[in-house]
Amino acid sequence: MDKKPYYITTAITYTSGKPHIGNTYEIILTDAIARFKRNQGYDVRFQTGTDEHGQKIEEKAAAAGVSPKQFVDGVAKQIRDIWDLMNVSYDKFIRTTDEYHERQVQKIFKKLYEQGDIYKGTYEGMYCTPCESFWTPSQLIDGKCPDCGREVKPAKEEAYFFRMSKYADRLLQYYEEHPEFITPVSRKNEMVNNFLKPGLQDLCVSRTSFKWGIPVDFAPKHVVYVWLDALTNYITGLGYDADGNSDGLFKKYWPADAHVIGKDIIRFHTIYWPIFLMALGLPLPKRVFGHPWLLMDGSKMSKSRGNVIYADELVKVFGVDAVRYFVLNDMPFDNDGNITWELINDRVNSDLANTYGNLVSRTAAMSLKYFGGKLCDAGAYEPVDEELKNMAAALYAKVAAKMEEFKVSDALGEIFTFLRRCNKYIDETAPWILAKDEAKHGRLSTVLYNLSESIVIATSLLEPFMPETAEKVFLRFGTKRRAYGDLNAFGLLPNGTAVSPTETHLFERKNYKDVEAAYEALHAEAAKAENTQKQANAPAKNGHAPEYPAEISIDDFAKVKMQIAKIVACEKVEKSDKLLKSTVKIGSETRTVVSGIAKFYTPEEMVGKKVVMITNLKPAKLRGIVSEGMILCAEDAEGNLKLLAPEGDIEDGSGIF
RNA sequence: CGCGGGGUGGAGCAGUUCGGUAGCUCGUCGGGCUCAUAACCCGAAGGUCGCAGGUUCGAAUCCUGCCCCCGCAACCA
Repeated sequence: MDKKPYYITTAITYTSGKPHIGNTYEIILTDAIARFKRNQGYDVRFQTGTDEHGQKIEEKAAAAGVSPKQFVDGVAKQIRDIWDLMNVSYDKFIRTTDEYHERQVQKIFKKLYEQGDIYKGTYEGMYCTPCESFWTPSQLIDGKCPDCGREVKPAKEEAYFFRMSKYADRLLQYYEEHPEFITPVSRKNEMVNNFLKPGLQDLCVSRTSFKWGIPVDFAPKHVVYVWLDALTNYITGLGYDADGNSDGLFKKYWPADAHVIGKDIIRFHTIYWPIFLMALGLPLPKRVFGHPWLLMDGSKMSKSRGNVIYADELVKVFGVDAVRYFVLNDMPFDNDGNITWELINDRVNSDLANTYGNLVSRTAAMSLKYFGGKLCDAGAYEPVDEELKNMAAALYAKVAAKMEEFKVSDALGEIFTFLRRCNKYIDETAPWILAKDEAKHGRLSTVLYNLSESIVIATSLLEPFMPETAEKVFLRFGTKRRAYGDLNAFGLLPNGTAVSPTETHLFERKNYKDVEAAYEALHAEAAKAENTQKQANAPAKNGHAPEYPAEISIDDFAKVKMQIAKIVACEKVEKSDKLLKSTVKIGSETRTVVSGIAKFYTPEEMVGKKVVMITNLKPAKLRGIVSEGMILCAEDAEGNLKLLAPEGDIEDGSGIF
């Protein structure tokens, strides 16, 4: 009998830096689903990889003083190492810098161009020759370049566009015919109302402003838009060929059964990607699941906030399966989840150590103590067994139903409800009392058999979530994972199966104080490593501390013109939460300055203050207002700002040296 | 009025589609048990479901207005 194919992917990870636990969640989630499907008998192909092109990477590489390729090679390895550490069972790891992928993207681009879906258009605007920049009419200041103030002239640059609008109706129809396409459904309306209903704009699918991308082969000045490049990984990874010579893999696995992605990129996967596929004449993926985010103590993880948690740090403290379990269990289906070291510790202690680990421990210990580890269903049944057996036999169906909807956390909940029932069964049957009465040994044996069988069933279902732990349990109970087709039967563990002794616990209970100490040590270590590394590569980047050249000459300093300015009027900039617009007097001159200090000063406080200002800074437009200078502030580590002011009273317009 | 998500016992969440005794896990307190990882089992306390109106026999759930938090966007010269 042929196995049914099942193709599942994660989004490919952008190689701009080391992924944190929030990024890692996606791959663990997808891995759990993929493993579950394999256990259900599907012929699963699980693809993940890295998205390695784009301007941001070009810039990061330049800042690090390496070539873009060297840069992405490093990060891609780092990402893959973390995936491997988390025990991810991907079948294919694709990189958008893979030669096959790049060639196919070029072919696809050409094909779409030749059939008229992509057309050459022009990007029109006002061009400032010295600055080499395009500006829209609304960006201009008095009709001149906002950067340098010089004359601009109308100019146009060629660019390639994709005719999105052509496919909008077909896409809407697909949504209607496939209500499960966008999961959770709550996100569908957002797409329809925000993008499809107002009318799709043609998408600019080439760039000339940077080089690090896949060149358009018939127009080498252009680089393929990163999303067109990235999205196609799902088919190039299967050996899709735009000329029709696709690999057997492609024929077998496309269309994908599921794309698991972050909720922020749903738009690309449910609008652009299906439309690209329609243009290529290919079937659309069956489901796009936009998962929520993992928040660090209620707020988004970010380096500058310093609240980032990495998977490898967590693994050092809790172990791989505990981390997998936590993220899978504590992530709601369509709301953001919360992670803190303390939450993980509580979860691991109560669910994994107490409920599951301890159940395994006490069951194995009694089997060894009373029967030398030999399991045997002696047939001494009592009514109390029924509930346990029925629950065990019904468990698979419940879990499978939840998994079908990707409600992984609910699936785990079902299993743990059953494990708690098992602990209760021990209290109900009180094996230690049965052990005292020679006549009750048949019953005792049956009770321990029932418990062991229950553990094997539950563990078989836990295997996709915690593969290493499951393996340990099977080993201890002298068996292997139960085939999912057999999970609705109770009592398949053969009599005579031997439980083996062990010194170690499945999961150790931990004191939060120890956890705290452990991660503080990790952070200290990481900070140290980062510092020494920074000193090693001279032009250090990264980090949020401002970067300064090692030293400058007095001439450099002389280029900066600073003066005392008096604030004569100040108001909040509309529709902005950070900006204040001040009118300042510098001697006889009056200027307008926009500053990002609204969080720290009210307009009333500002008026009358004398401050330090850079007066020869190139004007810039902020929120539509021209700012002619910069008011200096001091900033502490938390980002709080204080204005710089002269120590005593001094005439505005005074120079600063 | 830029877009979106959220506010439910001490903590983390479910319940809101299609109104009908407010639920789960953890924590706390009391009890039980001793096979087991200070574990496990039983019980209890603790919530006017952000606020104010409205619809209804009845609202966490529907309607209106408001407050607060968080993302995104914008933006930090």
